Amino acid sequence: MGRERSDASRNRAKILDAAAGIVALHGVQGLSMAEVAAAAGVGVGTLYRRFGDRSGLAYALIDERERAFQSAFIEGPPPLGPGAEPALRIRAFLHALTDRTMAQLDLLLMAETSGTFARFGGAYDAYHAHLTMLVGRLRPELDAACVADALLAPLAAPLLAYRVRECGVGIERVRSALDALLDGILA
Amino acid sequence: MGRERSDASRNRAKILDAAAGIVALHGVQGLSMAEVAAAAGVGVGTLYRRFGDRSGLAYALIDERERAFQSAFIEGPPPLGPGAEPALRIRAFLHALTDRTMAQLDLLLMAETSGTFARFGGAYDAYHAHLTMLVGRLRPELDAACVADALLAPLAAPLLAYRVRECGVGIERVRSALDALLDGILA
DNA sequence: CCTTTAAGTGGAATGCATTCCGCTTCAGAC
DNA sequence: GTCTGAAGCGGAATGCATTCCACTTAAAGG
Repeated sequence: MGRERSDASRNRAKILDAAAGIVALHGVQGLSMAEVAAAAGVGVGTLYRRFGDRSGLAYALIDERERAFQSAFIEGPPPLGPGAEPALRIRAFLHALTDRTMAQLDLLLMAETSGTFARFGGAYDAYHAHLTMLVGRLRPELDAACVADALLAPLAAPLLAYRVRECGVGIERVRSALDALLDGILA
Repeated sequence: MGRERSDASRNRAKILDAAAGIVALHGVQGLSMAEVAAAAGVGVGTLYRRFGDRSGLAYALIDERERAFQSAFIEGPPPLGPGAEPALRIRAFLHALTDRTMAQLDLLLMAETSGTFARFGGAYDAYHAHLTMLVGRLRPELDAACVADALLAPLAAPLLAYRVRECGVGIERVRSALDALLDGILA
């Protein structure tokens, strides 16, 4: 686990820049590995060495965009950050996560289209750990880790994309339903 | 929407048989479109005409296997079928769905590996409609459709696969967490 | 029986993610 | 400065899902 070589991190930056540019220009659909490699001026092999696969690249792009969100609930001001009651923080966190999921919907969909389960690395684990902590503090008798999964699951990108885009369900309805579940748990 | 031609339905059967045989022999990973076509003695084009894509084929295989389950909650004996209290039926349904999801986990994972949202056709809609009906009957003041989505989401194949296979979480813990959520809703 | 035609068919062609491997470059040791 | 080996690199090769389209065939009407 040594440090990353200088040319390697330079390439990582070039690739992420190129990918972000392509997404801005052609949307997520235009993001083919060959095209990103060409735009970044590297070989496709380099892309795979850095990011593992297409979905890894998508996650890297998402991560870049949501550093702010991640620190908001870890160390930001209440009600998202520390200082508020757990029940309040849970609700604020799930609402905020709903918004960022909708904001990154296309990238998230691309990321989840992958045979591997790598999708649950990185960001998901961070959200899960955070929610587990809050639930455990509020209701110590529950299996906080599993309850956290169950509360996070309704915000999965494919489900939201289907309901909101295909069925025309408003995101506020999704939020309300989650709130109804929370009312039962947080009581 | 006329009737299906006789050669077409014969081929559908040949393909499903061949696919089931390959799954039994080499597992879901060995299920490539070319291989299925060869084993069934048809061209790949036929496969696509019948099932749309790889994930459509997976759903067709799943459907074949769970006709029994589908009729059990629609017309079978209580507590799964009609006759029991909605609260009881909801719990029984979600428990049964948990079991069948675990039983079909590999096929479901294969089915959900697809860029399209076709995954939510067929079986998912049937489960969703059923649960929506039960929730609406029990708690008319709630947005039953959205609550149903939220209760179904924790049973998504990728999440269960990750927790159970990668993290070693027992399925009974998943069930208990869902029950905890239900306690809040069904009360 | 013919005719007609829409549905169905096979398999070559395409496009894209992913893998492979011989070559190059970095960076620490001497 | 140079040696060395591990890390990184490029891009051709591979494998597989999916598309395309010229060719068959079921089956309904006359």
